[in-house]
Amino acid sequence: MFQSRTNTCGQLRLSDVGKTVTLVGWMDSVREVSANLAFVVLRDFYGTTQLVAEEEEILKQLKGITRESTIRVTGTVRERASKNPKQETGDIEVVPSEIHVLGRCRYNELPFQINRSREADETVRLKYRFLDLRNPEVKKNIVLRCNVVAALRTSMIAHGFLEITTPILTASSPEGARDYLVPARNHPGKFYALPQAPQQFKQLLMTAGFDRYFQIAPCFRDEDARADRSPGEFYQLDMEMAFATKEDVFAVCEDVLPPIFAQYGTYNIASSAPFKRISYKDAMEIYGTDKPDLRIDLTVSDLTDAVAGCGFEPFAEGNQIKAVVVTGFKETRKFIDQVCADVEVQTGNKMYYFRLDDKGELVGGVSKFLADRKDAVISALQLTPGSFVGLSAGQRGSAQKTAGAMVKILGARVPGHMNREQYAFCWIVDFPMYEIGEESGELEFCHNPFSMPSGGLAVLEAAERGEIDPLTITADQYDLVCNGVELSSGAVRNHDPDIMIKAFELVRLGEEDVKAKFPAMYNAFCYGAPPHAGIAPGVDRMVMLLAGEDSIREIIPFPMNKNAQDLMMGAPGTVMQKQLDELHIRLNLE
RNA sequence: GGCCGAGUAGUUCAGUUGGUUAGAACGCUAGCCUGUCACGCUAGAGGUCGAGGGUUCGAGCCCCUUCUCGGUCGCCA
Repeated sequence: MFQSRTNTCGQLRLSDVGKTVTLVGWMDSVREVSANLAFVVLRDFYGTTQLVAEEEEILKQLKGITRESTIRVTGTVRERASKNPKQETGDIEVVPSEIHVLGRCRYNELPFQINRSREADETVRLKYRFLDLRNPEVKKNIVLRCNVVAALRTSMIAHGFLEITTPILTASSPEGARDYLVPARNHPGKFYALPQAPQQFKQLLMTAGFDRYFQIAPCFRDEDARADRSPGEFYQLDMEMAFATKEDVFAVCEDVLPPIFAQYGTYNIASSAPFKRISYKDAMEIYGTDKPDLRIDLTVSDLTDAVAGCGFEPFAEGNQIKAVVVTGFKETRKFIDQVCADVEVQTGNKMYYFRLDDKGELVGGVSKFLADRKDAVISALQLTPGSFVGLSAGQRGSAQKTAGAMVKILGARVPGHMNREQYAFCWIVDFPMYEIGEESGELEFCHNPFSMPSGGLAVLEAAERGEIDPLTITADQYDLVCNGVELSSGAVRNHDPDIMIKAFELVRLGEEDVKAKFPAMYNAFCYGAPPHAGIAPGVDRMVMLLAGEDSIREIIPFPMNKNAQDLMMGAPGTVMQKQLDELHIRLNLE
């Protein structure tokens, strides 16, 4: 029979001395100081407590217990002869009179040492995630995640939002990411899909008259992973507000997020309302990215005109030249080469550079090509001696993107250009509604077709009449960015069937396409829909930022690997033929 | 799918120009040690150098193929 504990392993203090207690937990480590003195660290969720073994019988019993076994110990609390200020329970120790093994660890050697699991190979960590998570350092990120989710939920409810769950088994959506499909047993040849986001459901909730909705929503997308992007599934703080504008959504986010970031984050400073707003166009021009890290003081300048005709082949006509100036630059050639190499890996584009040395001479890198236009370059960049200039060349977008990578890398590595210890939020606004598709060469939706075009029907009609370029139309859509991480996309939704049809007509689609692609939403909007707007910050990304982790896997309890496999559970796995037969599925394997 | 990086003891890593029996630390096993807390000391066990092929008198190291993992680009309304 399991006998309950009287205390946890993080609880006992000097005031408990003399008490008889029962503790349970994992046998963390054993220090045999002599033949008749040994110390054992007992660990549970709450902390650690030192056991001291002096009696021959207890010592003998301890020898037979493998580390990481769970045990129950009954004994007396005693003041330590030598205290450990680094341990919360370091003033006391427990002298056991009785030890029971509750769950024996059957292995002398573990796949990794628990307290050093973070150093182990990730494949092994994921396979033995239940051991990995025993490490308090690993566990604390999961606890943080729970606290953050609880705080978000509490705050959203306090702001008048209702948490409403939406279906996990739903219909495949024709746009966006690849769906995870689930075969429908009772409907041969038909499939459910796991939702990529509760997008349509939340808009239908608005149409149904729920005023403020939120959900900690699981989202499923069958796309490849990144360090900051879990494959398969992730969670969003999904929210939507009826009769609301962009300003209402911004106000909620600016009210809900900073206090939680400041309280639970690695840094206790977060931007206060209102967050800086940057248009998409400006962000690309000034920061070389649509997710700028505002903690970095470097920006991108244009050098196209100043270097025109300089003779350096990559700077030839037709290419845009972007420059990132770093003042007070004292780094070595080796440092510069490393930055160039990393920028190249990250962007697939070359990075060039030169310096204006302390004497005011152009030196290094591509400087010899610029010697004859030194003054023009210095004036274009307002260069001061002791500056480094990173350069990118190419089509506008590619040159911007490469410069953006330079800003990020140089800002992080050159001292004095990044005020690290804070959470710097900003809104990226005015995203283009349309773009010219790279493959089709024709006008396409830039992001999603649910967003309201700024200016509404009138603007779309003007574009239709050829009075304005459709590429200049912006959507009432916004991204929330924090420290260079895209936390979220949101928009004022297009709730008007006429505007929806017109928006589709500009990309050579029409009413039938709207109806076919979004039947429920289109139908619902024909019955009187409220103007509404929303956003969905990524929970995993937020927790990652707050924990200061570089890998998303560190803040997910049971993460999949890069190839969307759960090594612990063996997913995905094969199934029995009977199961396939029931689902009317015949495999067609190479 | 492309590119970059990695794969050597249970774990983290070193391994020089291709040259004797592949090393270290931690862990594990045994012994010693009466106040440790990253305990200390001594000894020991532990290796298909991811796999396959090639070059060579000789390959952990060079070449080819392949597998796995990570990062990145594509992709992610």
